[in-house]
Amino acid sequence: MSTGDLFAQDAPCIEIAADVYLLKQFILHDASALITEIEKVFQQAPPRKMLTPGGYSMSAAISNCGNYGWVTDKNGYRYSQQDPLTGKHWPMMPALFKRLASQAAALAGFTDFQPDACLINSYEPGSKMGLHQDKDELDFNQPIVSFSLGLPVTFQFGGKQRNSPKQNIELSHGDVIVWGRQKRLNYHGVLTLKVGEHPVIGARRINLTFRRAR
DNA sequence: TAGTATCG
DNA sequence: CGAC
Ligand SMILES: [Fe+2]
Repeated sequence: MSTGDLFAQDAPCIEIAADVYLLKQFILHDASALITEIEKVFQQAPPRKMLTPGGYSMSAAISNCGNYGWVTDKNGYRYSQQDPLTGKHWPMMPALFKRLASQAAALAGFTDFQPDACLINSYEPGSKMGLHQDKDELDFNQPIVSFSLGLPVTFQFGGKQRNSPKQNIELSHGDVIVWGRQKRLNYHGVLTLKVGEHPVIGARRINLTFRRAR
């Protein structure tokens, strides 16, 4: 190996705001392995568009792995151990996911992060995710760790209220963003995914969100 | 309200 | 488009 090679453990962890950390290309070298694992999860728990409590369809297609999966339907948002489509448990969280998510959290100063939930959001051009808070978990001392794969997107990170000022952050294939502590409940979302073709995963973006649900 | 309609 |  040459010293010029960039490995995940060498990726810089930039604090883009208090308690918000960007690890540019942190998972770049693991992207192909991650995608292989994602496709295996999809075979057991195919991505599907879920309904919001208001009855509208989300534009991102959802799957999950781990002990708990985030779901939404007419009854609300919650974590469930079962896939509502099959009634079976969500697929196991791959060890690679846990290891990389915990490593990223540690670089952001969150020691011993052990995610029990991995939400997999699949976006196609035209898909978006409106501003929302991640607040269905029990322990808000635990951070949120988000992996980006595929097409780039503008991530918006706002404040405690929906109308608070927002920061725009471009997230690309291989990037990781981590937030917590005073920002744990801040609003965030992504703008509409633009048309494009990614050489590794085609015309889509896949986001992995790691959380400690319980 | 993890969406949508509407405005600029 | 993106803000509201
Ligand atoms: Fe979120």
